[in-house]
Amino acid sequence: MDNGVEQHLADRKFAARPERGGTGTLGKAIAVLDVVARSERPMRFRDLRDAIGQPPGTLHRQVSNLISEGLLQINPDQSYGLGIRLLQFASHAWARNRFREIAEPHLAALHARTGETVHLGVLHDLEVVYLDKVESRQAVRMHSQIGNASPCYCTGVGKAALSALPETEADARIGRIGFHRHTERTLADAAALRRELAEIRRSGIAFDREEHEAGIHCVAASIWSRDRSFVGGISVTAPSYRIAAAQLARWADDVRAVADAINTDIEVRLGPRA
Amino acid sequence: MDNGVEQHLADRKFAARPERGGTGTLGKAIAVLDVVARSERPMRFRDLRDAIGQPPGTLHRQVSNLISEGLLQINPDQSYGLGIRLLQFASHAWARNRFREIAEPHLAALHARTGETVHLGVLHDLEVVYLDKVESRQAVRMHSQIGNASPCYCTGVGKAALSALPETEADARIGRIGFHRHTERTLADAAALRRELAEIRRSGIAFDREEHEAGIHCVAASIWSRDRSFVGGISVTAPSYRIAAAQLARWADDVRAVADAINTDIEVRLGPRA
DNA sequence: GATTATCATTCCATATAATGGAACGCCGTT
DNA sequence: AACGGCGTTCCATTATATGGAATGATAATC
Repeated sequence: MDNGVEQHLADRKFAARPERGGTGTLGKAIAVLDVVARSERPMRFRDLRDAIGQPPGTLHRQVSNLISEGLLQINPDQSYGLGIRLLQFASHAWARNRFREIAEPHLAALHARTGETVHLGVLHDLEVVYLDKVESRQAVRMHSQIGNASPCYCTGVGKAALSALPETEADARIGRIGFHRHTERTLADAAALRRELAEIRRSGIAFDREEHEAGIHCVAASIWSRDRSFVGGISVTAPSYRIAAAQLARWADDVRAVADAINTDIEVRLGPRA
Repeated sequence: MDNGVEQHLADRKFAARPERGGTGTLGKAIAVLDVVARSERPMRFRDLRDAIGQPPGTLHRQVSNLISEGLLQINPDQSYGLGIRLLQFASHAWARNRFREIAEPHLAALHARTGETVHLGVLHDLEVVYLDKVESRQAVRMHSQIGNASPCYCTGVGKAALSALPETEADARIGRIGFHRHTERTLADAAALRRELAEIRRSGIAFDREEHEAGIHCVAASIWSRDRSFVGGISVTAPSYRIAAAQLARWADDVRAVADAINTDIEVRLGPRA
């Protein structure tokens, strides 16, 4: 791999993305969806108005357009929900995602070797979105996980993904994180996260030591596309009462090896030759 | 139920929706997503340009905006795919869909009674989008079905849903269908479909007699919200080599009873009192 | 390996669509 | 019956999207 070229491509990509969030007509519309998606309680018109701060006439038209496109729906009780058209789009987004397709057999192999839950996640701005999951005992239904987003700073996949970014880009994103202490072990400030990332870059392995959810820990490694427009990770997750930290450490080499295999596959199947 | 009020509400809702498809800035952006979602082969910039017919400068900006919102992504091989932000949205859309929540236990009950695959689908313009599924042997992964869209005129759920629309609205939609003969038993013209719908309205039961896929048939019944802003259906699906048509007919009463129970639940839990 | 041709991207004056204040109508409340 | 909060519609103003043309990059051809 030519590191010079790789770095150059990465720079150009990132420069082309002015990191603006929510400008333009489309951005404002998506901001409405985002408010609905992130709200815990049902949102009525007035709630949206308060959250977004648009005048009623403007908001009404935006909502109206979203509804007529099927991206938003209004429930009989006057509260808003995300539209089923999004399900339709997501079905395609998932089924035809190249990285997921490529990773799929590798995830199965990793699960076969460890017997524990295996995740594939991708970094999206400051969050990790889970793209796939392999778990024998599907106690919880798949949908409850795939598509879910978690903070990047307290998940194994998130930290692994950050470590695959050029350092300047990682630093820029870290500067925008609003840290929140999810458990007592959460890395809750930028300095601690930067130290951890340095260690992850060195070892190629990221651990989540109950930093997101108490009682759950994992071991992860990063995957990426050559130009870093895609960075993500894979992980083996387990409850700490059943799997000791030492066992996770023993799986580290397997996780890293599988991540390397995925990276090679990405290079071969999505490279310039394809 | 007061049919006068119900009809009045329905009329007002439908009148407010001018049935325009793809106008406005948002509509044009979503049209791009739709092209990517519906295309069989990978789409590069030129392919999009051909499919959409916008000048290159305009399309470039639209695509660019979609990418910066995470709704679209460009693969390393220059082809476009739907963005993972859509997965994130869909995860919420699914988890918090009121109709799915309400239907869930009823679907489980129907599956327990029949032992066959049970679907919940909702009518979205001319297509049925599957919202949920219960199947014991999950040979095919869930994601391969949920969010998938099928034509309304050749599926049990689709025909059931159409039968729950006010007749004028159903007729309007039928007029816009582009019929395609999927199997030799597909109802491939408006007249045949209208006849079938009359029968479904009378009996409350819709059959798909291998009209969509050869070897697969199902029995369905419709569910709806009071104002008809939501119409959908539930179905029991089975391969015809294993389950005879006569057996499906015997399940018809169960399907209709469960659909009625869901409708009652919708009325109670989403009614004016909530 | 140089030259072309094709495709993608940027730019800017114009056309179009979004904006938001104000006025209206609907419902539930007092 | 009158009030008051909400959601909806309207329209002149403003901001944004548009698309033709020029530029830059990439692949194809000789």
